[in-house]
Amino acid sequence: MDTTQRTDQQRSADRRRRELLEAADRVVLRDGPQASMNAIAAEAGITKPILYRHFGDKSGLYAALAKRHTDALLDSLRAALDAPADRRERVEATLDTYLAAIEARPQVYRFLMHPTEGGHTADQGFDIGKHSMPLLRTMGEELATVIEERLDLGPGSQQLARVWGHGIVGMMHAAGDWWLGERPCSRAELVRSLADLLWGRLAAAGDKMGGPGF
Amino acid sequence: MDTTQRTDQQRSADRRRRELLEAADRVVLRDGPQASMNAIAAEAGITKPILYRHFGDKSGLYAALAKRHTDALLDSLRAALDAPADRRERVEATLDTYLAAIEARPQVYRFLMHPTEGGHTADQGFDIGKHSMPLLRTMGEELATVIEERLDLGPGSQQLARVWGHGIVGMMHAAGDWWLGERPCSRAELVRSLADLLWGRLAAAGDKMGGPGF
DNA sequence: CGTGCGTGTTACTAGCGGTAACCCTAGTTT
DNA sequence: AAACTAGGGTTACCGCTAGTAACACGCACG
Repeated sequence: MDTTQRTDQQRSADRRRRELLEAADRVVLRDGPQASMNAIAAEAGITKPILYRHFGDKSGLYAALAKRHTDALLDSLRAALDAPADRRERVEATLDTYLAAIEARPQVYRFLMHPTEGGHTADQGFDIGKHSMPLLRTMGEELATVIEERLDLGPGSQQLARVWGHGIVGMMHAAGDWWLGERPCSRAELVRSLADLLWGRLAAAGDKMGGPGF
Repeated sequence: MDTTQRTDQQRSADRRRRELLEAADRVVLRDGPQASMNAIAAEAGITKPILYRHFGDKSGLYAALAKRHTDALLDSLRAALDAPADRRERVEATLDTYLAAIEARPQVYRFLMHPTEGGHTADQGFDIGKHSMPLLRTMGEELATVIEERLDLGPGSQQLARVWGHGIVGMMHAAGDWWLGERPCSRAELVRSLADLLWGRLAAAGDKMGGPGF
C-alpha cells in the first residue's frame, strides 16, 4: 500500500497518457473543436475504449487537454502582468500576449473557448455557465487576484476586483474573437484601442452634437 | 404573378410557423440550448420533417427563434441608450437592461449565446467565429454605430468605435455570465462596478505597495 | 499448470441532425 | 361522377456521435 511509489505500470500509463494528449492536440489543431473521440483515437493509433479508460469522458479529455494550453497561456499572461514597467505598458503587454496566442493557434483557441457543451446525455444542468468556458473563468479570477493585490481600490475592493477581472477578460475575449474573424486592423492598433477604453477615454470623449451624447 | 398577394395558404403557413416558433420557445425555455429537433416537434404536436420543411435546418430554426429575442433585447437596449440622461446614466441603464434580461430568462440567454455550433456535418469551416454568437456580434456592431454617431473620438474614430463596441459588449457578457453563475453581488452593484471600470477607475486607482502596480 | 491482471479489440446501444419515400385528404379538372 | 393533382403529414431510414459491455491476448505469480 505504498502510495508514493511509482510503479513501472504507473509510469507507463503516464507516458501513454501524454502520447494520447499529443495525438488529441494534433487532431484538435486540424479539426477544431468538433474533433471526435473516434478521430482522436484513430490519430493515436488505438480505439475509443482505451481513450475512455484514460480520461473517463469527453469532458475529461477536454479538461486534460485544456489544462496544458491554459497553463501555458496563463504563464505568459502572468509574465506580461509582472513585467517591470508602468501600468499602462503592462496592460498593453497582457492584451498583446493574449491576442498573439489566439492569433497563432485559432483552432486551439476555439477549442478552449467553445467546448461544444457535451449535449446529449442527461446532465442537462440548469446551472447556467457552470462547466462552460473554464479558461475564461480562470483568467477572470486570475486577473481579479492580481488587481486586488496590486491596486488600492478603497472599500469593497475585492468585489470590484473580481467584477473587473471578469469584465476585462470578457472584453479581451470578445474583441479578440471579432478581430480574428474580420481582421479590421493590426494587433497593435487593437491593443491600443482596448487600452484606451480601459483608460477612460470613453468617459473623457466629447459629444458630437448638441445633446448629452452616449 | 402578384407577389404582394397573400394567399390563404401563405397566411396559414405563416401562422403555422409562428405556432412552431412558440413551441420551440417553450422547449428551449425548459431544456435550454440542447433542445432537440425531436423534442420541439413533439412539443408542437407534429414530427420532424415538417419542422425541416419550415426552417430547412436546425440553424434555420435557431436563426428564426433567435431573431425574436434578439430583436426584443436590442429594442430594449436601444431605448436605454436613447434615454434623456447624461452619458454615465445611459451606460448604466444599458448595462442594467442587459443584465435584467439575462437574469429573467437564463435558458433563453444561454440558447442565444451558445448555439451548440452545429457540429457533425462537413461544414467544418476553418473560418473561426464565423457563425458563432450572432447576438454578441450584432450587439457589438450596434453599440459601435451608436458610439461612432454620438461621440467625438478624433481620427480613426470608426475603428475605435467598433473595437469599443465589441469590447464593451464582451465585458458585459462575460461579467454577466460570471455573475449569473455565482451571484456574488446585487445587479445594481455589478452595474456600478462595470461603469466604474469604463470610467477609467482602473487607470486612476493608486498602487497598493511601492512598485509601479498593475 | 492455472489464475489473475492489464491492455486491447469488436460490436453494440441510444440518441442526434437530416432526408427519402410514401400516404392521405381536399380541391380542381374533364 | 371519375380522375388527377398539390400539400401537409408520417414512417422508416442514413450516417454520425458519445459511451459501454463483453470478449481476447499476453504476462507475471502461486
